[in-house]
Amino acid sequence: MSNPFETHQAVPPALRAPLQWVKPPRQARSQETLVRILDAAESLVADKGFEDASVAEIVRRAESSVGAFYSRFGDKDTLLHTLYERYYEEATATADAALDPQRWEGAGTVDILGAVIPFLIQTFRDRKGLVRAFMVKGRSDPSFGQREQRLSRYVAGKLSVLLIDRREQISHPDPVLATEFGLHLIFGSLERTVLFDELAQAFSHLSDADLAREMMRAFLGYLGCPLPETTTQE
Amino acid sequence: MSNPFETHQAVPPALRAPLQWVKPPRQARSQETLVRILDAAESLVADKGFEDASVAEIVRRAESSVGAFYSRFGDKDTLLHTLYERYYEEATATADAALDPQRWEGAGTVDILGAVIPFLIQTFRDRKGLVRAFMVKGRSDPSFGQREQRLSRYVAGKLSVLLIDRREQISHPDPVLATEFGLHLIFGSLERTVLFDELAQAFSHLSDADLAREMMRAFLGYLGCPLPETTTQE
DNA sequence: TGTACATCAGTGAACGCGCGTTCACTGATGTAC
DNA sequence: TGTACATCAGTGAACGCGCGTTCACTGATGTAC
Repeated sequence: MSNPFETHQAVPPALRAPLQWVKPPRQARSQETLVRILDAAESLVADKGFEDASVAEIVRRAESSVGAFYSRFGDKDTLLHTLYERYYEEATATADAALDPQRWEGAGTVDILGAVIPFLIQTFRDRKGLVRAFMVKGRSDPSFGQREQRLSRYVAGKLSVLLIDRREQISHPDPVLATEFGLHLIFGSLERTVLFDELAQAFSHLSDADLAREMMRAFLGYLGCPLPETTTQE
Repeated sequence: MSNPFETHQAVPPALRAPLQWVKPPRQARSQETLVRILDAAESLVADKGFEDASVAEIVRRAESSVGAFYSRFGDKDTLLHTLYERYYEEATATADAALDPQRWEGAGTVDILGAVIPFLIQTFRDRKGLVRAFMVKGRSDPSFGQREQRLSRYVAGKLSVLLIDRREQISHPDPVLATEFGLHLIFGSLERTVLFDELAQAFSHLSDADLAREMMRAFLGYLGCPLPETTTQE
């Protein structure tokens, strides 16, 4: 235990592999700073949008400094990319678990949508500020926009698989197209309704449950599935 | 003709009313400057977005000057509001003509949508840059966002009237809600697809005609109208 | 018709604010002998 | 164990760029007498 080299030699090579754990104290401290900055940035960006969240204010909230910021991120845009990557990892992991085909064995289209659509609405609401910031940025900066589309495509892709497995319930002549386009309608609606409150006045009487019901009705109607009352198969 | 006062006195009061025509030369010249600035701004904003179109570049293209600009508009934001108002007037006039109930007497839901949806797609494509600029601004500036929603609400309102007149073709239990929410889906799709190319890769094989057909199928499917082949009533 | 004056429309250099970014410096932690 | 040195992590005042906005000024057009 006195000679670190001997200790290292005694450990099998495979267990030594992740080099970043060899010097934990330092790395951990700077890692913590990074996380603090990301957390502060995320809440500030969610509150005020990306443009209105200045670097100075972010590092103040993170109890860090501009210098520390720029030693981690080359520029301010990189911050938003990093926030997006972090969000993307969370979201895809959630989608992987929630949309695993095994999980839905024996379930019908209606069961799946009945669970997934309310969950999407809830998620968009919960992360509204952040997702809105990603979208605003994506719509003025094409390179960010492209990256940003990865997520909805990923989720839509996972969901497509489930629905295509049940294509015998779909009467639309092109089930693959119908599934993709139908999801595009749903995401468009989520963006307008939840993210940008564009129906706040017109649809103020609609609860999230009502919204989910209408989205589902639209989706099923377009696919040509029978509606809930006559479809649930359990 | 020599004494301007006598000339004025001879003209009946009603015809003298619009005071702005009493001094045409001057007014006309400054009006032309204003129009030149608006036109230059519109094309530049459509090309580069509002933020990236600097006042200096706009007045250069308009062969005017910053001073002239600020004698017309209090600040840069007022320019975008003015562009929006101009666009709004054009669009509502078009909608008034195109969606006049008399024009569609005897026509079915399918006829109306079959004409309106392709027209909306075409319009969004033609004015893509400008409309995109309005939306980007509206999504970071709430006060602009509110004004901006007026237009889609206006068009949706006009179209709703036509569809509600044909409610016997709608099997959705709440035809008013269905009409509004269905149009919301259509506009969401137009924004995503046409304005922001968010399906450029995924749906690149879809022509505008295909897009229109799927939008229509979704809309009719949701309302619970019979699909085209069996519905056209002429 | 001519002269003097007033107002309108427009000009563009200069200003200044906000905010991203840099950089000379400090303190803490690790390494060599 | 102690001393000297190297590197890592962080600090924050100062810089500078871009762009919206101002303002002292010019020229053109209209009005008075």
